[in-house]
Amino acid sequence: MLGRPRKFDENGAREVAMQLFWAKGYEATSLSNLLAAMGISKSSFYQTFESKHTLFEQCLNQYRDILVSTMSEGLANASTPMMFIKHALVDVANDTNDPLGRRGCLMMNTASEFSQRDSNIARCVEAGIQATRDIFLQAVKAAQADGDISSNTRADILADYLVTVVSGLKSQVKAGASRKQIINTAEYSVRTLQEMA
Amino acid sequence: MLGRPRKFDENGAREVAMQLFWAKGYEATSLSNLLAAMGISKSSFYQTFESKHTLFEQCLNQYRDILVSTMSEGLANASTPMMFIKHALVDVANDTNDPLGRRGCLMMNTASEFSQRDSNIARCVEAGIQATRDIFLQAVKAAQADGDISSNTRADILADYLVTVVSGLKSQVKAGASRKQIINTAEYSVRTLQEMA
DNA sequence: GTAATATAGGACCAATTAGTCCAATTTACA
DNA sequence: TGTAAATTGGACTAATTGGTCCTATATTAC
Repeated sequence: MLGRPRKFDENGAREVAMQLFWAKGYEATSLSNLLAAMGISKSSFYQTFESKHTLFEQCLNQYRDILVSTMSEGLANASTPMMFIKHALVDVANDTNDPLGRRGCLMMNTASEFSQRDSNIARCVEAGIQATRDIFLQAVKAAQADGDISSNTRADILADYLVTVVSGLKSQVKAGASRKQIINTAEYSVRTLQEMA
Repeated sequence: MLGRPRKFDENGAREVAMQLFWAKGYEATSLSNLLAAMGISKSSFYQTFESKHTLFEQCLNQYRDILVSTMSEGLANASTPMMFIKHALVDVANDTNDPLGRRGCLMMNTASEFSQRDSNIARCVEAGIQATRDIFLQAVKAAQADGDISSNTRADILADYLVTVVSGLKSQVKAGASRKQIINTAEYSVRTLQEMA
């Protein structure tokens, strides 16, 4: 190992950047915002992260990895797969009280902001959604095996349905819905899964 | 009437601007983009519309008005309220083939882009969502009266559910979902309304 | 000590942004 | 014909953007 070692924590700095991008979006997060929040100089920034765009892609990947592992653990640790699904929907209501603001989901925000203009980003977003869909798919299949969800509807359709409802709920949070509205909608969606023949 | 009359059609120009904002978002739509698309000079622009931000608010209101009246007519002309609801969801699948791109919904896009930073815009978005929610509410109540939807769940909860599903579907379109996925999810959502006890 | 690297800071750049202002011209109506 | 208003086009601002480059300094391993 030659030369002076890096003083700041690269992953920590990336995490800070991710939080910023998440809260404000890509364009609205300026380089100066990033430098201030990350606490490094412009020189260090470009030496370490190459460009704003590159850093953003890394943040997006990191967000996806955290999301996927959080969901996987949630499923693994849940009392039942059905309870995991229920929490995945109902817990969105907590986003209404997030002290960091109503940030939605970084992947969906990104899809909205510029997945149409950047095919790299688009692929990244699609991969992320696919990953969460797969976890829901596992959960649905397990819940069907448990008899908590009817097997009359194909599991993959229900997985897409769950992805859609969650992203709808997150959208509604950003748009100003109340905590109670989110809970009601989430609980109703869960009931549909449980009670559909 | 004094002086030279306006040559371009103000409403037409606003409509063009709205389409641009819808496709690209507020920040990503530059003044030069607007001038080129609207076919007027910078001078005329500022004389007529005051500022980019003012124009955007007008576009947002116009979008809401069109959306609301389109939905109202759709409900009025539908064979049954239930069929209106079904179309409102399933027809989102057509957005996957929109030659103008996967634009989502201008109001939800705006909520995502900067309703958190601009309280004026936030109010505008909330009013728009409220208006569409009200139409769904009417439709649900009517469908409940028809017996197409069970009355065991409060109509306002179902209305919020529909708003959530539609915005989720629009999000998924922007994120790259296939036409078939959207149709499946939409049809499943409709089935839940029909078959829930 | 020296090589190698990281650091901060600042100068600098080219491009773009929204917006203002002015001058010249055009079009209407009275 | 004169007046009021709309038109274009261009000059111009002040600010910001992401990004490059250079210098000086600090920190490590060998």
